[in-house]
Formats: sequence, structure tokens, C-alpha cells
Amino acid sequence: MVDAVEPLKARRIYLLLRERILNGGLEPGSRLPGELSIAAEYGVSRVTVRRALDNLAIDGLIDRRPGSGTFVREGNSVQPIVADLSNVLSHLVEMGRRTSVRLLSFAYVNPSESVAGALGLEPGERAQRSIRVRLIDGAPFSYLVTHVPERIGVTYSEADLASMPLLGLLERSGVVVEEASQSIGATLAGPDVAEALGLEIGSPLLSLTRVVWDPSGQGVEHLHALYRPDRYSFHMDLVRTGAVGARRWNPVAKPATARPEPQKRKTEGPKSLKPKPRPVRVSNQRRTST
Amino acid sequence: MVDAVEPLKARRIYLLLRERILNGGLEPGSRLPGELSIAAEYGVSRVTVRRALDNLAIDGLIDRRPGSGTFVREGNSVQPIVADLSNVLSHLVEMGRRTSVRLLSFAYVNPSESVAGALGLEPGERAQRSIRVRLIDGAPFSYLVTHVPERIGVTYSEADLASMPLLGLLERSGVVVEEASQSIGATLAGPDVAEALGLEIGSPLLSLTRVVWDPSGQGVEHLHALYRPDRYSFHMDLVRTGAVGARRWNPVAKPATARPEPQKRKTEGPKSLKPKPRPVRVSNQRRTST
DNA sequence: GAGAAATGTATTATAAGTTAGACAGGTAGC
DNA sequence: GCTACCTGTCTAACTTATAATACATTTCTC
Repeated sequence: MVDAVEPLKARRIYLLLRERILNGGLEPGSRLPGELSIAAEYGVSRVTVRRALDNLAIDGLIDRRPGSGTFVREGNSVQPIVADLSNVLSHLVEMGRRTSVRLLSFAYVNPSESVAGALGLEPGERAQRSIRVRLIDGAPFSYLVTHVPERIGVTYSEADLASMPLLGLLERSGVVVEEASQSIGATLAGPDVAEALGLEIGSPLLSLTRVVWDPSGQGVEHLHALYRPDRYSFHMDLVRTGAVGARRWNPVAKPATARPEPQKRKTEGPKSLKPKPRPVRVSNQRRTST
Repeated sequence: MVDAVEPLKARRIYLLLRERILNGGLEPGSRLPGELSIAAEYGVSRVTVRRALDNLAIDGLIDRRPGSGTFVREGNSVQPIVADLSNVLSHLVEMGRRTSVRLLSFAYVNPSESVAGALGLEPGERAQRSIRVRLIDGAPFSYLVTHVPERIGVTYSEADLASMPLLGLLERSGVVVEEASQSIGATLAGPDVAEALGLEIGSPLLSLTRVVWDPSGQGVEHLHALYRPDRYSFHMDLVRTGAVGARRWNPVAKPATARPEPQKRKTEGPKSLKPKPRPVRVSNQRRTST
């Protein structure tokens, strides 16, 4: 009879206030209620409220001015890297930002059942697994676990992996890559991933699972990618197509040649020049630790 | 100098293990590592691990057999709803599953700066904000916050909102919807969202922010959606296009007419008939409290 | 049956979170 | 200047969470 307790009021209040700042009604520059008011509102002590505010201050979300009050800091919108759904990294290179890769693991393993199933492996068939972390300007933003069937003929070395995209290596080896299927979800950072990405355990992550097939339908690559949402997000433009009554969104297919940006929004509002102060921003670790 | 502490390890481990059971590598029926192993892995004491396992047992996710071990309970695999990036709900209807909507809030507000900027509102211009929760077969899976400029001519009522998609209502009102831009990220559940979706505070969420414009570039709708990743995920098929040397992924544009499924994977492995053993489960809050 | 390994249970000690209160000092309004 | 209100800091007592052990019981393997 483990009676689920209700601990950690400070964190609860921290999350609550953070939500109000990021998504909710608290405008940048506005003043928060006094610490005593907040304490009364949520039925906790002032010390507890202060702990929550401390964390918000560490996150850089608020500005505390003694005698005056606590204010929502302005300009705390750190834009994450934006990627479209196709070739994620071409953007970055265009922007002149330097990306690098750290190879954490390189081994031949018996894949998990789900990976084996997705790739269509025979029972007991092994796969080459590599774990990589991708960095931009020295800051890690993605954790990639890839599985490639051993029988595909893995012709690349560890050094190759650290310098070239895996798909490029496969295509160089003569593997024809035709189609893929991927799904996007969210999950929490475990110990390994948290350390590799410089996060706290339990931080939210974007997850992407992609399975790539060759023209015969043979599984070629299984990718499980985890992204820091404060540094990476998916972006896409949609157009409304179809007849009335069956209208739907369709993604805008971009030409293979790189283009600066679709940049279509011609809103004329005074703020329209600042197209998207996307507030999503997830920073929640107070201590990156390790 | 409040040194950020490390609270609630038990809950953290509970969330992590739950994530591994639901999305991660732990197959149903498989045995978890021993309590001591888990304790060592996460650097906590066995008591703490046991607390986490207690909660997982309450959730019905695991099965503890004294002397034998702790096992992932079978039959938890509730497939998440799979949506493509365009018309998320058409799938569901096709599948014959019943979705419903709960309207949590309906008001005219001064939108936050980020929303106002995205929609291109004049300073001080108000917007109609509605907060809805969407359910499938009675289980909530998404939390939607939409903003529509007041001047657009909001011709729908609260009752309309609870029964029809917002975009449909707008188009019925004569608003021409042409293009949109959206980005996908991840975040943690705050108190409000957690309660609305039946989650613990701190659970991971998929977040989608979409801005819709009419042909003149005027903002029409701002959508901020949060999805339970165990019940909802984005899925898309990609094809490799472009010349050698500049190959990239492009999404497969689907026809407006509903089609059962692309279903391309013709892998012949014995497990290929079970293409996706995605294990999932639902109930997880022990106490929604307050 | 012996032994290893697992969960179930209990005890004690330490660490951490919370509360309540008091006081100092800064800021703004009257 | 006075007052009200705010944050910053501190103390003391209390409650809860976690750690470190030890030991019993069940299960599986050999």
C-alpha cells in the first residue's frame, strides 16, 4: 500500500510558473505577484515559492529586483535550430554553422526485437549499431542510434562514420535507398542520453524513428534519433489542397536545390517583421551536471 | 545561494522506466533488470527503485514475481494514434474510432506577444482563445489552445467549437485558408495540461505550433497543440529524390482521397508480419489531486 | 537439495524538503 | 519623510525522502 505522496511542491510551482511564462498569460516585462501572494495562492510557504523562483531565475526566465518585485525577463526566446523533415542538416551548413559528430559506440549486436522486426531481419541476424552525438557550434543537440543489417555489407569504418552521414556512406557503397518511413514522438532523457546531450535526467526530448528501405523492400537502416527540443525542432510549411469538403493540409515540397527560405508570411502588422518568436523553449534543467 | 537540488529520484526513475516500457526497448513479457541493477544503473538506493516499481505496479505496467523478477506486463500495447502531418483527424474517422471534444475555455483575451506577433495583430488587438481537449474512445490525447483574431469575424459559438473542427468553422464562415506553417517540438506537462490529459506533471509531450494564413498573408489561426506521445504520434513516408550528390528526402504527398495505407514494407523476415510491436499503455496517474 | 538470484520486509541513520517566523534593506507612492 | 510592499537572508523545528543494511522468502538452475 504505497500511498503515493505529493512531494516536491517547489518543483510543482516552478513548472506551473514556467508554463505561465512560456505559454500562459504572463507577458515579458510584467511583474509576478509577490512571493507571499504566490505562497498564499498555492498554499505553500514563502521559502518554497522562493525555491521555485530561484530555478526560474537560473533558467533566465525572470528578473528579481529587490524592493520592486519579480519580473518576466524579456527576450528570452532562444531560437532552436529549425529543420525540415527531409534533409535535416543541409540547412545548418547553409547557415554557416559548424556541425560535428562524436561517435560514442560502434559495434555489432543482436538488435532488439522491435528493430529486427522493422528491418525485417532473420532471427539471430546481427546488425551494426552505432551511437553518435551531433553537435552544432560545440553544443550537442542530437543523439542518434542507427542499426544497419550486417548482411548489407557494411563497407565503412568508424572514421567514416565520424565524418560522413550514414546514408551517404551506404549510397557510396552501392546501396540504393529509395523510401523511408518515420514517426515523431516525445520521450524523456535517460541517464545515457542525458549525459551525452548535457541534460538533466527526465528532460523532454523529441524522438524520431526512421526506417529506410531499398527498392526491394529490404530494410537498410533503422534510425532512432533523440533531439534536444530547445536546440532543435521540426518545421514545415503546409498548403491547403483538395476540393471543398475534402480539404486538407499537404506539405510544401521543396526543390532539391537549396533555397534560403520560403518566407511567405506577408503579414503587415508592426510585429510581423519578427515572424515567429516561438516560445516553446524548454529549458528546465537547473543543473547540467556532470 | 540555493543550490539546485535533485529532488524526487523515485518519481524520476518511475517516469524513466515507464518510458522505456511504453516506448523504449523493453518488450512485453521481458524481465526488467534486478532492483539492485537498476539501483546501480541510476545511482540510487534500492528502496528508491522499489518506490518507482511500486508505482509502475499500481499502473499495471509490470508484474512482480518474488524470487523470479519483475516483468513487463503483456497486453499493454495500445497502439498510439498515428497521424500524418496534414489532416490529422481524417484517419481516425476512417478507422471508425470515436473522437470527442471537451471545451475547457472560451474567451476573448489579449493574446500573448508571441501569439500576437505570429498572427500579425495590432497592439492591443484581441483574439478569441479556446482551449479544447480531444479524446478518442473516451481517452484524452491532445490539448489544444487556439487563437483567432477577433476582427476575423468569429461566427461560431461555443457549441460549434465542441462539435466541429475550428478550421472547418472558419471556412464555413467564408474565411479562405491557404497556407500554414508549423513546427514540432517536445515539452513537459504542466499542472493544467497534466490534469486535462490524465498525466503526471513532468510527463513528456509532443508539441505542435501551427500558424494559418489566408491568401493575403493575414493570420487566421494560431494553434498550440500538446499531444500525449503514448497515444499520438506523427508519421510520414518519405522518398529519396534529387540527383546523386544532392539527394534528399521528400515527403510523399498523399492524394486527398482517403486511402487505407501505403503499406510498402514487404520485408520477408518472419517478424515482418508484426511490423511494429509498439508497446504502449495508458493509465498512469495515481492521484490527480487538487 | 544446494546455491544463486530475485523480490518482500524491516530498521536505522542521514539527507533533503517544507514550514513558520523574524529581520534587514531596497523601491515606490503618498 | 513616512508608509507599504517587495526581495534577500537567516534560524529553528518539523516532515519526508533516501541510503545503507540486514534478513526472510520465493523461484530457478544445476
